[in-house]
Order: sequence, then C-alpha cells, then structure tokens
Amino acid sequence: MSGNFIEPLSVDSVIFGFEDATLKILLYKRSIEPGYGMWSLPGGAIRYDEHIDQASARILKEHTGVTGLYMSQLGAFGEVNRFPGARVITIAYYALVKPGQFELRPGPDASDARWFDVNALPAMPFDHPQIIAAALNRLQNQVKYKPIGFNLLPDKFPLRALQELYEAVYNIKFDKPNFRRKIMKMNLLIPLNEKQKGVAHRSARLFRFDKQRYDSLTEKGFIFEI
Amino acid sequence: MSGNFIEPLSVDSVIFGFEDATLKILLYKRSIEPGYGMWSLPGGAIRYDEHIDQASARILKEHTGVTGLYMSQLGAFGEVNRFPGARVITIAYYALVKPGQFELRPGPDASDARWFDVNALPAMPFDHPQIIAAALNRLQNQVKYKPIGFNLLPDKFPLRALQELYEAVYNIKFDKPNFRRKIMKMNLLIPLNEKQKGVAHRSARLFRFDKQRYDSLTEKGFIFEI
DNA sequence: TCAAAAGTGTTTGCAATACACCCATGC
DNA sequence: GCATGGGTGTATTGCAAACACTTTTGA
Repeated sequence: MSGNFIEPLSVDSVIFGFEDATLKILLYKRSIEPGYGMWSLPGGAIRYDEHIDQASARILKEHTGVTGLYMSQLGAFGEVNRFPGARVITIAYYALVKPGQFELRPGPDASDARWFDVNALPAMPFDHPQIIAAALNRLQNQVKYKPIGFNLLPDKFPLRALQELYEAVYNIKFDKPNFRRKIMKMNLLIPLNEKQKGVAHRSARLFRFDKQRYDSLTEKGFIFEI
Repeated sequence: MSGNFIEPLSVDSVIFGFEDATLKILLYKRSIEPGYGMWSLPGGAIRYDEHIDQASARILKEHTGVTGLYMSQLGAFGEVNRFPGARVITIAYYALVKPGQFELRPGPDASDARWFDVNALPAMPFDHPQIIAAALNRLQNQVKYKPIGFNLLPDKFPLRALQELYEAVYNIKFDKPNFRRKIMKMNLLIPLNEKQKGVAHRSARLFRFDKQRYDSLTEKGFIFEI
C-alpha cells in the first residue's frame, strides 16, 4: 500500500467484445481477497500523478497487453459499502475490442480470463452487476448515434456482421433489405474487392468503415443514426 | 480539514434554470481561496459515510435551501492539475430547477449567487468550463428522450413555454403548428381549465405534465422523443 | 439441384415539413 | 382596428416497414 496511489479511488472497466453474433464481456477470475475466485471486472487503483483516463488505459493494458482500445467513461459508483472493509469509490469505464485484437491472459491479481455472453453472466462481487448494467445501457445509447460499433468488428466485415452486431446490442431483429439500404445511404462504408471465404453459401462482399468520411460529413452537420 | 471527509474527492453541480426563454446556470461567487472572487459551480467534499448521490443532494441543499431537485450524475473529472495545490478528483452532477423553486442566497464559502445565461458565462476557475460544456451536452442528449425538461418549467405552463425551452436547449427554432401536434399526439399533457394571465394578447391554455401516464406508457414500450 | 444466405425491387402508410389561415385579447 | 401570439387545416415529401423476389455459391 504505497502512498503512490489514491487509496479510496479505483477504476473498473467493462470490456465488450462481439463474436458468434453475440455480445460478450471479458471477466477475470480474482486470485486475491476480497472476492477470491469470483469472476469480476478488471480494475485497479488510480495513481496520484495520472489522469483518470490514463489510469483506465494503463489498467486495460496491464490486463489485455494492448493499448489503443476504444474507451469511454461511464461514471462514478459510490455506494458507501460497495467494497468491503474500506470506503472505495470506483470510476467505471467501458471499452470495445475487435475480434482477435489480443490473446487472453490472466491480468494482475487474476488466475484466468474469459469472455462471457452478456445474457449469461456468472455471479459477480461488489457492485459489478450494476456497473455492467449501466455499461450495457450506455452502449445501447451510444451505438445508436455514434459509429463506435465498428470498434467491435474486424476492419473488414460483411454487412450482415454489422446487422448482427446491432441486433445483439439492441436485442431486436432488423429487416435485411431495409437495414442494408439504411447503412448504404449513409455512404460511410467503403466496398472492398474482397469476399468472405470458407462459407457454405454465396459469399458476401466485405466493407471497411470510412472514418475520414464520417469526420468530414459530421463537420457538415451529418448525424449518424441506426 | 476533518478526517470526516474523503479528501481527494469533491462534488460539483451544474444547476440549470429556464427564464425569459433562456437557459441559465446558477453560479456562486467564491469567498475562499483558491479562486477567490470568481464565479464558480457549487461544490463540496464527499463524506466517508454517504453515497455520492447523497453528497450531491446535501451540497445542493446547502446552497439552495431546498431538496428534491432533479439531479443526475455527469461523471468524474480527473485532470491531475485541475485543482491547485492538491490532487482532487471531482464528480460532477447536473440539476434542474423550476422558476421560483427557491430564493437565491450565497451558499457555503460564497458571497453571492446569480443566474447566468449559458451563452454569456463569466470567467471561471479550475475545469468548471469543461464541466459545464459536458453538462450542456448531456442535457441536450437527455432532454430528447426523457421528459426531464418539465423540471425546468412551472407545474402549469403553456405549450409555447415548452417549445421555447426546447429551442433554447437545442439552439434551433421549431415550427409552432408542427411542434404542438407532435407534443399533443403523445398524450402526456393534461389540458387545464386555466389560462395565462397578464399577457397583452390572446391568453394561452395551461397544461400539466402527466407523469403517471408517462410511466404507464413507458412500460408498454412508448418512447418519448422531441 | 438444393440449401442458405446475398442482394434487389416495389408497395404502403405514417410522419415530418412547410406554410396559409382564422381566432381571441389588450391597448 | 391593429398588433401579437394562440390555435387549426392541409398539401407535399421522404422515409421506414413489410415482404416478394432473383442471384450466387458450396456441398
């Protein structure tokens, strides 16, 4: 317990991934008390000399091994007894990960790491279930008006993957022709001269998200909405 | 500086009001250092034994004298040097106030209190300008899908007041007939047998927001949107 | 040649927009 | 009676929803 840390303040992250048409969350099996052996959100203490966003990025790096993940603050969680034995307020973040962006490994103070389907989460310690609920809620609100969903897809993807992503996040089904038209009309996807491989049916064209075009359209008042 | 407080953690609130068809923010003139004499957001330290939402409600009460204001957390602000002389992370809230809900008075550590037009704010200390920018942004996002705007209006109001509120928040103009129809179609306003008084033209009918109806419609999947 | 998903076309109805207009009231 | 805002009517347009349909590919 060094004076290098702000003791009553921690950071916790909800890391979202998307695989098999399912929204997932990355949890770590705690190898320390309290909560030994439980699956929980990756987290850590904030240092005196770092911005809270830096703290979150550092802790994500310590757990995943990679930097540059899409990341955004959710807010502070401050129930008096949310953490046993001491008053700890935590600042929660959520992060988005592309398939295969890093290899799973146990993070600090953890013995294992695993992706869980958002609809089949294990028992979790502290207020982590509430934090996850807030993260899901935020993700649903953000993904509608910001093109952050692409941070959950590979760089090259077929339209169907995008549709399945939105279907998983909103938990509803879209009509394929109407969804395609809506997306294509935005002119934000660059069609590639590549197709899906290894599928047992007609292979779909792949697309890439055009961030530059999105930025320039946004300057002109364009509003992304799905 | 008693051990009763979590030293490195404070709460700051952006209090919004609506008067003269203008969105306003309530600021307090600091009578202590740092930032002596500057107009700033009302704030204070979090106690060890209170939920952060309670801390925010308590500090709002200490400043305004009233409880029960609509209030919601914005998030944590944690630049390393945001507060001079010590590492202080602040958790920001925004609150909505009805016209005349309380009498202005200087709060703790303040010599004066005053409403400022959001488009004509004074120089402010620390990161308060950023916090206000975030609050405005959040308000704009929230008011579109949640009926929280009514917390800025008197209990009884003419439709025009609601329109002016949305015009002030979004900073755009609406077409009056279309706005009326959109609102009335939602069936969320109860028409009263009362009219405006003291106006130099045809007086408008007053309405009241029907929260019960909103709640029951929401359960059935209704989505508020303006 | 069949299954499965890619991808296109077309109809329908609602809802946003734009704008013309009449009504009530105080000065 | 005129200025001011309250309040209503209506044509136009665009888009979302629904669904039938054709095309391509691997097994």
